[in-house]
Amino acid sequence: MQKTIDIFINFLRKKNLQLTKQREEILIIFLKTDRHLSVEELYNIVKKKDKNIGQTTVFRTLKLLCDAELVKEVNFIDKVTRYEIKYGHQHHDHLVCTECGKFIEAMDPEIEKLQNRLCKKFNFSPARHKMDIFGICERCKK
Amino acid sequence: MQKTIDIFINFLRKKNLQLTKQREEILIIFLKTDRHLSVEELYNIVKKKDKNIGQTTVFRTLKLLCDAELVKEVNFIDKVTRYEIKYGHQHHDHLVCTECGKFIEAMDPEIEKLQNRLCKKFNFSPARHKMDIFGICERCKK
DNA sequence: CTGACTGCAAACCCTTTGCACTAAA
DNA sequence: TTTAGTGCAAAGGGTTTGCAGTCAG
Repeated sequence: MQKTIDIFINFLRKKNLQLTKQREEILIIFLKTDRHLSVEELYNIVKKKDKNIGQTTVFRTLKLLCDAELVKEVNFIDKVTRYEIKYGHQHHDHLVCTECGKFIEAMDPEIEKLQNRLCKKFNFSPARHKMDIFGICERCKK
Repeated sequence: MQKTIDIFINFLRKKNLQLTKQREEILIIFLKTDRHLSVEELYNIVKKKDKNIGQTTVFRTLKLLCDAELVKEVNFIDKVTRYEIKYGHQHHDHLVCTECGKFIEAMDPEIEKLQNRLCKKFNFSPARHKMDIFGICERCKK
C-alpha cells in the first residue's frame, strides 16, 4: 500500500500537485475497501471517517488516480462508473453475479491467446479488451 | 426483413399494441442501417424521412424492439446506449476500432468453450457474456 | 502572495416520464 | 367513445465544471 501511495506522490509531483490530506485519506480508504466502488459509494465510506470531504474531491481524486494509472474505470450493467485498483493487479476479466452483484476477477491465458488469433483473422490490432461474464456465483446458487 | 416485421407485429398484438406508421418506419430504417446506432443517431436519420417523428417515439420503439428480443442494447466506450439487431444475428463479440469507431462482429467457438471452463473453475453459472476488444482496424492501419 | 485545493451548487448530457393532444378501432 | 400512440417539455440521475473561499509553500 505504501508503494501505491509513493507512486501517487511521484505522479502528483510531476504535475506540481500535492498529496493533500483529503487525497491521502481517499486513496487509503479506497485501497482498503477491496471492491468496485462508484464515486458515490466511496464518498459515503469516506464521509464517515471525515465529514469535511466532499463528493467532488472523491471524484477528482479518482480521476487523478486513473491518470496515474493506479486505478481503472470499469463499467458493468448499470450506468454507474465504478473504479478498481489497477496497480499490482494483473489484467483480468470479471465474472459478475447478477444476484448479489459481487465480482470475481479471473483470467485465462488461453483465452487471451485465442483473442489474439481472432483479431488476426480480421487484421485487427488489439490494444486492450474487456470481458465480463454474467451469471450466478457459487454462494448464490445454494 | 419482412420476417422481422412480422415478429414485431405478433409481439405487439400480444400486448394489445399496434404497428403504427412511426413504429414501422423506425424499424425499417433501423434494419436498413446496419450499424450500432444510439437513439439520437437513429432519430436524426429517421427525421430526414419523416419530420413528424419525435425522439421519444424512437426511444420507445427501440425499447419495444428490445422487449420483443429483436434488438439488443449494447454499451461500449462512451456513455451512450447503442442498439444492435439481435434477431437473425447469432451471439458475437465486438472488435471496436478506436480510430474510426466501427465495429467488427466476431465469434470464436473455442473462446466460448474456454469461458465456460473458466466459470466452472469458480463454480460460477454463466448466463451471458460480453467481450469487446478495442484496437485499430485494418483500414485505419493503412 | 501566489497557485493549488476544496466543496457547494449549478450545468451537462443522456435517459426516462408526465401530460395533453391525436388517431384509430 | 375509448384506449393506445405521439411529441413536447420537463424531470431524473449520474458526471463534470465554475467559482469563490481556503490553504500551503
